[in-house]
Amino acid sequence: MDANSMRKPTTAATLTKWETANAAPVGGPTPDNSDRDGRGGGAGGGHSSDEDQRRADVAQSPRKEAPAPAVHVPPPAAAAIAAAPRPAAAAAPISPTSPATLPWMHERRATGRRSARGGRVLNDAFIRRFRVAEAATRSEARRINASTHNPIVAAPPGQPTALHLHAPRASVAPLHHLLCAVAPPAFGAAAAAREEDDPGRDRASTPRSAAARPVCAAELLVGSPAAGMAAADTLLQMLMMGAGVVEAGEDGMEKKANVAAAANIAAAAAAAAAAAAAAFDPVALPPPAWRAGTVEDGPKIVPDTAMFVAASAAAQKRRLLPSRGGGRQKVHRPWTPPEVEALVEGVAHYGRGQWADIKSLEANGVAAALETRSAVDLKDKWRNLLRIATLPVSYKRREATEVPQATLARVRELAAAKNVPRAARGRDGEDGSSSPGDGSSSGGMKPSQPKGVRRSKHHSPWTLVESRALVDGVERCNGCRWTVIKKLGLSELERRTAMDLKDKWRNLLQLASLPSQSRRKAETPPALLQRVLRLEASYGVARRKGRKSGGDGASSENGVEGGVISSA
DNA sequence: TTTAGGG
DNA sequence: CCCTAAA
Repeated sequence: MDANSMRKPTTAATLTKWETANAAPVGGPTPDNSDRDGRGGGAGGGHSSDEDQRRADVAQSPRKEAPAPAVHVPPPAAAAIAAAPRPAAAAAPISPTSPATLPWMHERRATGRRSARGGRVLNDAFIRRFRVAEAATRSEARRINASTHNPIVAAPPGQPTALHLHAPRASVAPLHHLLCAVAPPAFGAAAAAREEDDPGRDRASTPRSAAARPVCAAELLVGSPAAGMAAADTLLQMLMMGAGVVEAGEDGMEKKANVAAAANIAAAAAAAAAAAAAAFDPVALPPPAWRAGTVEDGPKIVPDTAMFVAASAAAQKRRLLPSRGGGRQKVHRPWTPPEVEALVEGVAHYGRGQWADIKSLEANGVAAALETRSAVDLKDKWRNLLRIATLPVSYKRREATEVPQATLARVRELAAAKNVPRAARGRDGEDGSSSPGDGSSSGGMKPSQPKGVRRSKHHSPWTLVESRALVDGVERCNGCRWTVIKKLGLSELERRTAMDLKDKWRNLLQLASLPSQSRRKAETPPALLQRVLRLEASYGVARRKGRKSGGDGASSENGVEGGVISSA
Protein backbone atom coordinates (compact mmCIF):
# COMPACT_ATOMS: atom_id res chain seq x y z
CA MET A 1 0.00 0.00 0.00
CA ASP A 2 1.78 3.00 -1.19
CA ALA A 3 0.97 6.51 -0.39
CA ASN A 4 -0.49 7.14 -3.77
CA SER A 5 -3.20 4.65 -3.29
CA MET A 6 -4.33 6.57 -0.26
CA ARG A 7 -4.65 9.82 -2.03
CA LYS A 8 -7.95 11.19 -3.01
CA PRO A 9 -8.57 14.39 -4.88
CA THR A 10 -9.74 16.09 -1.76
CA THR A 11 -6.65 14.99 0.04
CA ALA A 12 -4.36 16.69 -2.34
CA ALA A 13 -6.38 19.82 -2.08
CA THR A 14 -6.38 19.59 1.66
CA LEU A 15 -2.68 19.16 1.93
CA THR A 16 -2.04 21.95 -0.45
CA LYS A 17 -4.31 24.15 1.50
CA TRP A 18 -2.67 23.36 4.78
CA GLU A 19 0.80 23.62 3.42
CA THR A 20 -0.04 26.92 1.92
CA ALA A 21 -1.42 28.09 5.17
CA ASN A 22 1.68 26.92 6.90
CA ALA A 23 3.94 28.76 4.53
CA ALA A 24 2.05 31.98 4.85
CA PRO A 25 2.85 34.08 7.88
CA VAL A 26 -0.77 34.48 8.79
CA GLY A 27 -4.07 33.30 7.53
CA GLY A 28 -4.69 29.86 8.80
CA PRO A 29 -6.65 27.15 7.09
CA THR A 30 -10.03 28.42 7.90
CA PRO A 31 -12.90 27.11 5.87
CA ASP A 32 -13.75 30.68 5.16
CA ASN A 33 -10.50 31.29 3.47
CA SER A 34 -10.59 28.19 1.38
CA ASP A 35 -14.14 28.90 0.55
CA ARG A 36 -13.47 32.30 -0.80
CA ASP A 37 -10.34 31.26 -2.56
CA GLY A 38 -12.14 28.69 -4.57
CA ARG A 39 -14.91 30.99 -5.59
CA GLY A 40 -13.44 34.32 -6.25
CA GLY A 41 -15.18 36.20 -8.97
CA GLY A 42 -18.85 35.75 -8.58
CA ALA A 43 -21.68 37.72 -9.95
CA GLY A 44 -21.73 39.63 -7.01
CA GLY A 45 -22.48 42.16 -4.53
CA GLY A 46 -20.26 44.96 -3.56
CA HIS A 47 -20.64 43.82 -0.04
CA SER A 48 -18.20 41.00 -0.32
CA SER A 49 -15.40 43.02 1.11
CA ASP A 50 -17.50 43.76 4.12
CA GLU A 51 -18.13 40.11 4.47
CA ASP A 52 -14.47 39.37 4.21
CA GLN A 53 -13.67 41.92 6.80
CA ARG A 54 -16.25 40.63 9.16
CA ARG A 55 -15.06 37.07 8.85
CA ALA A 56 -11.50 38.13 9.24
CA ASP A 57 -12.46 39.91 12.39
CA VAL A 58 -14.24 36.91 13.73
CA ALA A 59 -11.44 34.58 12.88
CA GLN A 60 -8.60 36.65 14.16
CA SER A 61 -10.04 38.59 16.98
CA PRO A 62 -8.20 37.56 20.11
CA ARG A 63 -10.43 39.53 22.38
CA LYS A 64 -12.60 36.63 23.40
CA GLU A 65 -9.96 34.45 24.90
CA ALA A 66 -6.77 35.40 26.57
CA PRO A 67 -4.50 37.07 24.07
CA ALA A 68 -3.16 33.78 22.84
CA PRO A 69 0.56 34.13 23.12
CA ALA A 70 2.94 31.64 21.68
CA VAL A 71 2.40 28.89 24.14
CA HIS A 72 4.74 25.99 24.42
CA VAL A 73 3.15 22.79 23.31
CA PRO A 74 5.08 19.83 24.54
CA PRO A 75 5.40 17.02 22.07
CA PRO A 76 3.87 14.57 24.53
CA ALA A 77 0.61 16.36 24.02
CA ALA A 78 0.73 15.36 20.44
CA ALA A 79 1.78 11.86 21.24
CA ALA A 80 -1.11 11.49 23.60
CA ILE A 81 -3.53 11.06 20.80
CA ALA A 82 -1.70 8.00 19.73
CA ALA A 83 -1.53 6.46 23.17
CA ALA A 84 -4.65 7.58 24.91
CA PRO A 85 -7.60 6.79 22.73
CA ARG A 86 -8.03 3.11 23.20
CA PRO A 87 -11.62 2.41 22.30
CA ALA A 88 -12.33 1.10 25.77
CA ALA A 89 -10.79 3.99 27.58
CA ALA A 90 -11.98 6.69 25.32
CA ALA A 91 -15.54 6.57 26.51
CA ALA A 92 -14.58 7.27 30.08
CA PRO A 93 -12.90 10.46 31.17
CA ILE A 94 -9.21 10.15 30.78
CA SER A 95 -6.88 11.41 33.37
CA PRO A 96 -5.00 14.51 32.38
CA THR A 97 -1.62 13.74 31.01
CA SER A 98 -0.49 17.09 29.81
CA PRO A 99 0.80 19.54 32.38
CA ALA A 100 0.47 22.41 30.03
CA THR A 101 -2.77 24.31 29.99
CA LEU A 102 -3.46 26.07 26.78
CA PRO A 103 -6.14 28.66 26.49
CA TRP A 104 -8.27 26.48 24.30
CA MET A 105 -8.26 23.68 26.80
CA HIS A 106 -10.71 25.57 28.93
CA GLU A 107 -12.60 27.01 26.10
CA ARG A 108 -16.27 26.32 25.94
CA ARG A 109 -18.86 27.28 23.49
CA ALA A 110 -18.34 30.86 22.77
CA THR A 111 -21.79 32.14 22.23
CA GLY A 112 -25.22 30.87 22.85
CA ARG A 113 -25.73 29.46 19.47
CA ARG A 114 -28.52 26.99 19.17
CA SER A 115 -26.78 24.28 17.27
CA ALA A 116 -26.71 21.21 19.43
CA ARG A 117 -24.63 19.42 16.89
CA GLY A 118 -21.67 21.68 16.79
CA GLY A 119 -21.45 23.40 13.52
CA ARG A 120 -19.69 26.66 13.25
CA VAL A 121 -19.13 27.20 16.93
CA LEU A 122 -16.95 24.19 17.39
CA ASN A 123 -15.47 24.60 13.99
CA ASP A 124 -14.24 28.03 14.92
CA ALA A 125 -12.93 26.61 18.13
CA PHE A 126 -10.90 24.15 16.15
CA ILE A 127 -9.51 26.89 14.00
CA ARG A 128 -8.43 28.82 17.05
CA ARG A 129 -6.77 25.72 18.43
CA PHE A 130 -4.96 25.29 15.21
CA ARG A 131 -3.67 28.82 15.32
CA VAL A 132 -2.36 28.39 18.83
CA ALA A 133 -0.70 25.14 17.90
CA GLU A 134 0.78 26.73 14.85
CA ALA A 135 2.32 29.52 16.85
CA ALA A 136 3.65 27.06 19.37
CA THR A 137 5.20 24.97 16.67
CA ARG A 138 7.04 27.94 15.31
CA SER A 139 8.33 29.01 18.64
CA GLU A 140 9.49 25.55 19.51
CA ALA A 141 11.03 25.08 16.13
CA ARG A 142 13.13 28.15 16.71
CA ARG A 143 14.14 26.78 20.04
CA ILE A 144 15.22 23.41 18.73
CA ASN A 145 16.19 24.47 15.31
CA ALA A 146 19.37 22.44 15.28
CA SER A 147 17.61 19.20 15.82
CA THR A 148 18.17 16.53 13.24
CA HIS A 149 15.56 14.24 14.66
CA ASN A 150 13.35 12.49 12.28
CA PRO A 151 9.94 14.06 12.49
CA ILE A 152 8.13 10.80 12.90
CA VAL A 153 9.74 7.99 14.78
CA ALA A 154 8.21 4.60 15.19
CA ALA A 155 8.18 3.13 18.64
CA PRO A 156 9.65 -0.29 19.31
CA PRO A 157 7.24 -3.08 18.60
CA GLY A 158 4.60 -3.36 21.26
CA GLN A 159 5.12 0.12 22.60
CA PRO A 160 2.80 2.99 22.07
CA THR A 161 3.83 5.11 19.21
CA ALA A 162 5.48 8.33 20.15
CA LEU A 163 5.54 11.29 17.90
CA HIS A 164 8.42 13.69 17.84
CA LEU A 165 8.01 16.73 15.75
CA HIS A 166 11.05 18.70 16.57
CA ALA A 167 12.06 19.35 13.06
CA PRO A 168 10.30 22.28 11.45
CA ARG A 169 9.89 20.33 8.31
CA ALA A 170 7.34 21.96 6.12
CA SER A 171 5.59 18.77 5.26
CA VAL A 172 5.14 17.74 8.83
CA ALA A 173 4.42 20.96 10.62
CA PRO A 174 0.78 20.99 9.60
CA LEU A 175 0.52 17.53 11.12
CA HIS A 176 1.76 18.88 14.35
CA HIS A 177 -0.78 21.62 14.29
CA LEU A 178 -3.54 19.24 13.51
CA LEU A 179 -2.48 16.84 16.21
CA CYS A 180 -2.27 19.57 18.78
CA ALA A 181 -5.63 20.87 17.74
CA VAL A 182 -7.37 17.53 18.15
CA ALA A 183 -5.18 16.05 20.85
CA PRO A 184 -6.67 15.44 24.25
CA PRO A 185 -6.57 18.62 26.27
CA ALA A 186 -7.20 18.51 29.97
CA PHE A 187 -10.21 16.28 29.47
CA GLY A 188 -12.29 18.48 31.63
CA ALA A 189 -10.33 17.33 34.60
CA ALA A 190 -11.18 20.33 36.65
CA ALA A 191 -14.85 19.90 36.02
CA ALA A 192 -14.69 16.25 36.85
CA ALA A 193 -12.90 16.98 40.07
CA ARG A 194 -15.53 19.52 40.98
CA GLU A 195 -18.20 16.94 40.63
CA GLU A 196 -16.42 14.44 42.78
CA ASP A 197 -15.86 17.03 45.45
CA ASP A 198 -19.53 17.65 45.56
CA PRO A 199 -21.21 14.30 45.46
CA GLY A 200 -24.21 15.45 47.40
CA ARG A 201 -25.26 17.79 44.70
CA ASP A 202 -28.74 17.28 43.51
CA ARG A 203 -28.03 16.01 40.06
CA ALA A 204 -31.59 15.35 39.18
CA SER A 205 -32.57 18.95 39.43
CA THR A 206 -29.27 20.30 38.23
CA PRO A 207 -28.65 19.10 34.75
CA ARG A 208 -25.05 18.86 33.85
CA SER A 209 -24.03 21.84 31.91
CA ALA A 210 -21.50 21.52 29.20
CA ALA A 211 -18.94 23.10 31.46
CA ALA A 212 -19.61 20.89 34.42
CA ARG A 213 -19.60 17.62 32.58
CA PRO A 214 -16.46 15.61 32.11
CA VAL A 215 -15.45 16.07 28.57
CA CYS A 216 -16.27 12.99 26.60
CA ALA A 217 -14.15 11.70 23.83
CA ALA A 218 -16.40 13.14 21.22
CA GLU A 219 -15.68 16.62 22.37
CA LEU A 220 -12.00 16.19 21.85
CA LEU A 221 -12.64 16.05 18.19
CA VAL A 222 -13.93 18.63 15.92
CA GLY A 223 -17.57 19.28 16.31
CA SER A 224 -19.08 15.85 16.32
CA PRO A 225 -18.20 12.21 16.04
CA ALA A 226 -18.72 12.37 12.32
CA ALA A 227 -16.48 15.37 12.08
CA GLY A 228 -14.04 13.52 14.26
CA MET A 229 -14.08 10.72 11.77
CA ALA A 230 -13.38 13.17 9.05
CA ALA A 231 -10.55 14.63 11.08
CA ALA A 232 -9.08 11.20 11.60
CA ASP A 233 -9.41 10.56 7.93
CA THR A 234 -7.63 13.77 7.11
CA LEU A 235 -5.00 12.93 9.64
CA LEU A 236 -4.43 9.60 8.02
CA GLN A 237 -4.14 11.12 4.59
CA MET A 238 -1.75 13.77 5.72
CA LEU A 239 0.36 11.33 7.63
CA MET A 240 0.66 9.06 4.66
CA MET A 241 1.54 11.91 2.40
CA GLY A 242 3.99 13.24 4.90
CA ALA A 243 5.62 9.85 4.94
CA GLY A 244 5.73 9.97 1.21
CA VAL A 245 7.54 13.25 1.30
CA VAL A 246 10.07 11.92 3.72
CA GLU A 247 10.55 8.94 1.52
CA ALA A 248 12.00 11.08 -1.21
CA GLY A 249 15.07 12.06 0.68
CA GLU A 250 15.59 9.35 3.22
CA ASP A 251 16.69 5.79 3.15
CA GLY A 252 14.43 2.82 3.08
CA MET A 253 14.56 2.05 6.77
CA GLU A 254 13.38 5.43 7.75
CA LYS A 255 10.62 5.37 5.23
CA LYS A 256 9.34 2.13 6.58
CA ALA A 257 9.39 3.43 10.10
CA ASN A 258 7.60 6.55 9.10
CA VAL A 259 4.87 4.69 7.36
CA ALA A 260 4.45 2.37 10.29
CA ALA A 261 4.23 5.26 12.70
CA ALA A 262 1.79 7.05 10.47
CA ALA A 263 -0.42 4.02 10.28
CA ASN A 264 -0.33 3.55 14.04
CA ILE A 265 -1.22 7.12 14.77
CA ALA A 266 -3.92 7.26 12.19
CA ALA A 267 -5.40 4.01 13.44
CA ALA A 268 -5.45 5.41 16.94
CA ALA A 269 -7.10 8.56 15.72
CA ALA A 270 -9.69 6.56 13.85
CA ALA A 271 -10.29 4.45 16.92
CA ALA A 272 -10.76 7.58 18.95
CA ALA A 273 -13.27 8.85 16.48
CA ALA A 274 -15.11 5.56 16.46
CA ALA A 275 -15.17 5.48 20.24
CA ALA A 276 -16.37 9.04 20.22
CA ALA A 277 -19.15 8.11 17.90
CA ALA A 278 -20.11 5.26 20.18
CA ALA A 279 -20.00 7.44 23.24
CA PHE A 280 -21.79 10.30 21.63
CA ASP A 281 -25.25 8.84 21.45
CA PRO A 282 -26.25 8.34 25.07
CA VAL A 283 -26.83 12.00 25.53
CA ALA A 284 -30.08 12.39 27.31
CA LEU A 285 -32.80 13.01 24.88
CA PRO A 286 -36.09 13.20 26.64
CA PRO A 287 -37.74 9.84 26.37
CA PRO A 288 -40.73 9.77 24.10
CA ALA A 289 -44.07 9.83 25.76
CA TRP A 290 -44.99 6.36 24.74
CA ARG A 291 -41.85 4.99 26.32
CA ALA A 292 -42.93 6.14 29.72
CA GLY A 293 -45.54 3.44 29.80
CA THR A 294 -42.98 0.64 29.79
CA VAL A 295 -43.69 -0.66 26.37
CA GLU A 296 -41.52 -3.60 25.75
CA ASP A 297 -39.93 -3.93 22.41
CA GLY A 298 -40.55 -7.61 22.42
CA PRO A 299 -38.59 -10.28 20.62
CA LYS A 300 -36.83 -9.49 17.44
CA ILE A 301 -38.92 -10.38 14.45
CA VAL A 302 -37.39 -10.56 11.02
CA PRO A 303 -40.05 -11.35 8.47
CA ASP A 304 -38.79 -13.48 5.65
CA THR A 305 -40.89 -11.81 3.05
CA ALA A 306 -40.04 -10.18 -0.22
CA MET A 307 -41.57 -6.92 0.89
CA PHE A 308 -39.64 -6.73 4.11
CA VAL A 309 -36.38 -7.66 2.49
CA ALA A 310 -36.84 -4.95 -0.09
CA ALA A 311 -37.88 -2.37 2.45
CA SER A 312 -35.01 -3.22 4.73
CA ALA A 313 -32.51 -3.00 1.94
CA ALA A 314 -33.92 0.30 0.79
CA ALA A 315 -33.74 1.74 4.26
CA GLN A 316 -30.19 0.62 4.67
CA LYS A 317 -29.13 1.82 1.28
CA ARG A 318 -30.63 5.23 1.63
CA ARG A 319 -28.69 5.97 4.76
CA LEU A 320 -25.41 5.48 2.94
CA LEU A 321 -26.31 7.47 -0.10
CA PRO A 322 -23.54 9.82 -1.16
CA SER A 323 -26.11 12.47 -1.89
CA ARG A 324 -26.97 12.34 1.76
CA GLY A 325 -23.47 12.68 3.01
CA GLY A 326 -22.58 9.06 2.68
CA GLY A 327 -23.02 8.70 6.38
CA ARG A 328 -20.52 11.41 7.07
CA GLN A 329 -21.23 14.86 8.25
CA LYS A 330 -20.15 17.73 6.13
CA VAL A 331 -18.24 20.58 7.60
CA HIS A 332 -20.06 23.81 8.01
CA ARG A 333 -19.40 26.09 5.12
CA PRO A 334 -20.98 29.52 5.33
CA TRP A 335 -22.82 30.78 2.32
CA THR A 336 -20.96 33.39 0.37
CA PRO A 337 -22.70 36.51 -0.92
CA PRO A 338 -22.47 35.35 -4.55
CA GLU A 339 -24.11 32.10 -3.59
CA VAL A 340 -26.91 33.91 -1.85
CA GLU A 341 -27.43 36.18 -4.80
CA ALA A 342 -27.51 33.20 -7.13
CA LEU A 343 -30.10 31.52 -4.99
CA VAL A 344 -32.30 34.58 -4.99
CA GLU A 345 -31.88 34.84 -8.71
CA GLY A 346 -32.88 31.24 -9.11
CA VAL A 347 -36.00 31.66 -7.04
CA ALA A 348 -36.84 34.69 -9.15
CA HIS A 349 -36.67 32.44 -12.20
CA TYR A 350 -38.39 29.30 -11.09
CA GLY A 351 -40.08 30.19 -7.89
CA ARG A 352 -39.72 28.59 -4.54
CA GLY A 353 -39.53 24.85 -4.44
CA GLN A 354 -37.90 24.15 -7.78
CA TRP A 355 -34.57 23.60 -6.17
CA ALA A 356 -33.28 21.09 -8.66
CA ASP A 357 -34.16 23.41 -11.50
CA ILE A 358 -32.51 26.33 -9.80
CA LYS A 359 -29.39 24.34 -9.21
CA SER A 360 -29.06 23.71 -12.92
CA LEU A 361 -30.07 27.16 -14.09
CA GLU A 362 -27.36 28.35 -16.42
CA ALA A 363 -28.63 31.89 -16.75
CA ASN A 364 -26.53 34.49 -14.96
CA GLY A 365 -24.18 31.83 -13.76
CA VAL A 366 -26.58 30.57 -11.16
CA ALA A 367 -25.64 26.95 -11.66
CA ALA A 368 -21.96 27.79 -11.50
CA ALA A 369 -22.30 29.73 -8.31
CA LEU A 370 -24.33 26.99 -6.69
CA GLU A 371 -22.25 24.13 -7.93
CA THR A 372 -21.15 23.01 -4.51
CA ARG A 373 -24.58 23.32 -2.96
CA SER A 374 -27.17 20.61 -3.11
CA ALA A 375 -30.83 21.15 -3.78
CA VAL A 376 -31.49 20.53 -0.13
CA ASP A 377 -28.95 23.15 0.72
CA LEU A 378 -30.82 25.62 -1.42
CA LYS A 379 -34.04 24.76 0.27
CA ASP A 380 -32.52 25.22 3.72
CA LYS A 381 -30.83 28.45 2.83
CA TRP A 382 -33.97 29.90 1.38
CA ARG A 383 -35.81 29.02 4.53
CA ASN A 384 -33.18 30.81 6.55
CA LEU A 385 -33.20 33.79 4.25
CA LEU A 386 -36.94 34.00 4.50
CA ARG A 387 -36.74 33.78 8.24
CA ILE A 388 -34.26 36.60 8.66
CA ALA A 389 -35.99 38.62 5.99
CA THR A 390 -39.30 38.52 7.80
CA LEU A 391 -37.87 38.77 11.28
CA PRO A 392 -39.04 41.71 13.33
CA VAL A 393 -36.44 44.39 13.48
CA SER A 394 -36.04 44.07 17.19
CA TYR A 395 -34.97 40.47 16.82
CA LYS A 396 -32.46 41.02 14.11
CA ARG A 397 -28.95 40.28 15.04
CA ARG A 398 -25.81 39.46 13.23
CA GLU A 399 -27.53 36.98 10.95
CA ALA A 400 -29.74 39.64 9.52
CA THR A 401 -26.97 42.11 8.98
CA GLU A 402 -24.90 39.65 7.00
CA VAL A 403 -27.29 39.85 4.11
CA PRO A 404 -27.70 43.16 2.33
CA GLN A 405 -30.98 44.88 2.86
CA ALA A 406 -31.63 44.94 -0.84
CA THR A 407 -31.35 41.17 -0.97
CA LEU A 408 -33.66 40.74 1.98
CA ALA A 409 -36.16 43.03 0.36
CA ARG A 410 -36.05 40.93 -2.77
CA VAL A 411 -36.53 37.80 -0.73
CA ARG A 412 -39.65 39.32 0.74
CA GLU A 413 -40.91 40.26 -2.68
CA LEU A 414 -40.37 36.81 -4.08
CA ALA A 415 -41.99 35.22 -1.08
CA ALA A 416 -45.02 37.45 -1.39
CA ALA A 417 -45.37 36.92 -5.12
CA LYS A 418 -47.38 33.76 -5.42
CA ASN A 419 -47.11 33.29 -9.12
CA VAL A 420 -44.35 31.31 -10.67
CA PRO A 421 -42.55 33.60 -13.07
CA ARG A 422 -41.03 31.49 -15.77
CA ALA A 423 -41.50 27.85 -16.19
CA ALA A 424 -44.22 26.03 -14.33
CA ARG A 425 -46.78 28.71 -14.86
CA GLY A 426 -49.57 27.61 -12.63
CA ARG A 427 -52.97 29.05 -13.19
CA ASP A 428 -52.99 31.53 -10.39
CA GLY A 429 -56.34 33.09 -10.35
CA GLU A 430 -57.83 35.42 -7.88
CA ASP A 431 -55.64 35.55 -4.84
CA GLY A 432 -55.81 39.18 -4.13
CA SER A 433 -55.10 37.98 -0.66
CA SER A 434 -51.91 39.61 0.36
CA SER A 435 -50.51 36.84 2.43
CA PRO A 436 -46.92 37.61 3.15
CA GLY A 437 -44.38 34.99 3.74
CA ASP A 438 -45.53 32.22 1.51
CA GLY A 439 -47.21 30.42 4.29
CA SER A 440 -44.15 28.49 5.29
CA SER A 441 -42.94 30.80 7.95
CA SER A 442 -45.78 33.18 8.47
CA GLY A 443 -47.45 32.55 11.71
CA GLY A 444 -51.04 32.22 10.67
CA MET A 445 -51.64 29.22 8.49
CA LYS A 446 -54.88 28.87 6.71
CA PRO A 447 -56.63 25.56 7.06
CA SER A 448 -58.29 26.23 3.75
CA GLN A 449 -56.38 23.78 1.68
CA PRO A 450 -57.03 24.22 -2.05
CA LYS A 451 -55.79 27.77 -2.15
CA GLY A 452 -52.16 27.07 -2.82
CA VAL A 453 -50.89 26.09 -6.20
CA ARG A 454 -48.75 23.08 -5.54
CA ARG A 455 -49.51 22.75 -1.92
CA SER A 456 -52.27 20.25 -2.22
CA LYS A 457 -50.29 17.40 -3.63
CA HIS A 458 -47.76 17.26 -0.88
CA HIS A 459 -48.28 16.61 2.67
CA SER A 460 -50.88 14.44 4.01
CA PRO A 461 -48.85 12.90 6.73
CA TRP A 462 -50.12 9.72 8.25
CA THR A 463 -51.34 10.10 11.75
CA LEU A 464 -50.75 7.53 14.40
CA VAL A 465 -54.47 6.81 14.44
CA GLU A 466 -54.40 6.06 10.76
CA SER A 467 -51.38 3.85 11.10
CA ARG A 468 -53.01 1.92 13.87
CA ALA A 469 -56.13 1.51 11.78
CA LEU A 470 -54.02 0.22 8.94
CA VAL A 471 -52.38 -2.35 11.14
CA ASP A 472 -55.75 -3.31 12.54
CA GLY A 473 -57.02 -3.74 9.02
CA VAL A 474 -54.17 -6.02 8.07
CA GLU A 475 -54.82 -8.04 11.16
CA ARG A 476 -58.53 -8.32 10.59
CA CYS A 477 -58.20 -9.15 6.94
CA ASN A 478 -55.48 -11.68 7.49
CA GLY A 479 -52.97 -9.99 5.30
CA CYS A 480 -52.01 -7.13 3.12
CA ARG A 481 -55.18 -7.08 1.08
CA TRP A 482 -55.54 -3.40 0.65
CA THR A 483 -58.79 -3.29 -1.26
CA VAL A 484 -60.37 -5.63 1.22
CA ILE A 485 -59.18 -3.41 4.02
CA LYS A 486 -60.66 -0.43 2.29
CA LYS A 487 -63.98 -2.21 2.16
CA LEU A 488 -63.98 -2.55 5.90
CA GLY A 489 -65.02 1.07 5.83
CA LEU A 490 -62.78 2.17 8.65
CA SER A 491 -63.43 5.84 9.16
CA GLU A 492 -59.79 6.43 10.00
CA LEU A 493 -58.77 5.31 6.54
CA GLU A 494 -61.44 6.91 4.48
CA ARG A 495 -59.15 9.52 2.99
CA ARG A 496 -56.57 6.93 1.96
CA THR A 497 -56.65 4.86 -1.18
CA ALA A 498 -55.68 1.24 -1.36
CA MET A 499 -52.41 2.28 -2.87
CA ASP A 500 -51.85 4.66 -0.02
CA LEU A 501 -52.26 1.75 2.33
CA LYS A 502 -49.71 -0.23 0.44
CA ASP A 503 -47.22 2.61 0.45
CA LYS A 504 -47.69 3.23 4.11
CA TRP A 505 -47.24 -0.42 4.89
CA ARG A 506 -43.99 -0.37 2.99
CA ASN A 507 -42.89 2.68 4.92
CA LEU A 508 -43.80 1.01 8.17
CA LEU A 509 -41.72 -1.98 7.24
CA GLN A 510 -38.88 0.30 6.32
CA LEU A 511 -39.19 2.09 9.60
CA ALA A 512 -39.26 -1.15 11.52
CA SER A 513 -36.10 -2.32 9.87
CA LEU A 514 -34.23 0.73 11.02
CA PRO A 515 -32.30 0.88 14.26
CA SER A 516 -34.39 2.68 16.81
CA GLN A 517 -31.77 5.38 17.22
CA SER A 518 -32.17 6.56 13.69
CA ARG A 519 -35.91 6.72 13.87
CA ARG A 520 -37.57 9.96 14.33
CA LYS A 521 -38.12 11.01 17.86
CA ALA A 522 -41.76 10.76 18.75
CA GLU A 523 -42.91 8.98 15.69
CA THR A 524 -44.18 5.47 15.63
CA PRO A 525 -44.32 3.42 18.79
CA PRO A 526 -42.15 0.32 18.75
CA ALA A 527 -45.10 -1.74 19.80
CA LEU A 528 -46.89 -0.84 16.60
CA LEU A 529 -43.84 -1.65 14.56
CA GLN A 530 -43.65 -4.95 16.33
CA ARG A 531 -47.17 -5.67 15.25
CA VAL A 532 -46.24 -4.73 11.72
CA LEU A 533 -43.32 -7.11 11.73
CA ARG A 534 -45.37 -9.89 13.23
CA LEU A 535 -48.14 -9.45 10.72
CA GLU A 536 -45.73 -9.21 7.86
CA ALA A 537 -44.00 -12.34 9.03
CA SER A 538 -47.30 -14.16 9.26
CA TYR A 539 -49.18 -12.89 6.26
CA GLY A 540 -46.62 -11.39 3.94
CA VAL A 541 -45.76 -13.03 0.69
CA ALA A 542 -42.95 -15.41 1.35
CA ARG A 543 -39.65 -14.45 -0.11
CA ARG A 544 -38.96 -17.86 -1.53
CA LYS A 545 -40.69 -21.09 -1.95
CA GLY A 546 -40.46 -23.79 0.60
CA ARG A 547 -41.23 -23.80 4.23
CA LYS A 548 -40.32 -20.90 6.37
CA SER A 549 -38.22 -21.65 9.36
CA GLY A 550 -39.64 -19.53 12.12
CA GLY A 551 -43.31 -20.24 12.30
CA ASP A 552 -44.42 -18.95 15.67
CA GLY A 553 -47.61 -19.85 17.37
CA ALA A 554 -49.83 -18.35 14.75
CA SER A 555 -52.60 -20.79 14.22
CA SER A 556 -53.17 -22.15 10.76
CA GLU A 557 -50.29 -20.26 9.32
CA ASN A 558 -50.17 -22.31 6.19
CA GLY A 559 -53.81 -21.93 5.61
CA VAL A 560 -53.59 -18.21 5.92
CA GLU A 561 -50.72 -17.99 3.56
CA GLY A 562 -52.46 -20.08 1.02
CA GLY A 563 -55.45 -17.87 1.34
CA VAL A 564 -53.44 -14.80 0.61
CA ILE A 565 -51.88 -16.24 -2.45
CA SER A 566 -55.04 -17.72 -3.86
CA SER A 567 -57.02 -14.58 -3.36
CA ALA A 568 -54.42 -12.39 -4.92
C1' DT B 1 -35.08 11.23 -6.93
C1' DT B 2 -36.93 15.39 -5.31
C1' DT B 3 -39.29 18.30 -2.02
C1' DA B 4 -41.14 19.70 2.55
C1' DG B 5 -40.33 20.07 7.30
C1' DG B 6 -38.86 18.95 11.86
C1' DG B 7 -34.58 18.65 14.62
C1' DC C 1 -26.48 20.67 8.27
C1' DC C 2 -28.94 16.17 9.39
C1' DC C 3 -32.77 13.06 9.02
C1' DT C 4 -37.07 11.35 7.43
C1' DA C 5 -41.63 11.07 5.16
C1' DA C 6 -44.16 11.51 0.90
C1' DA C 7 -44.79 11.46 -3.59
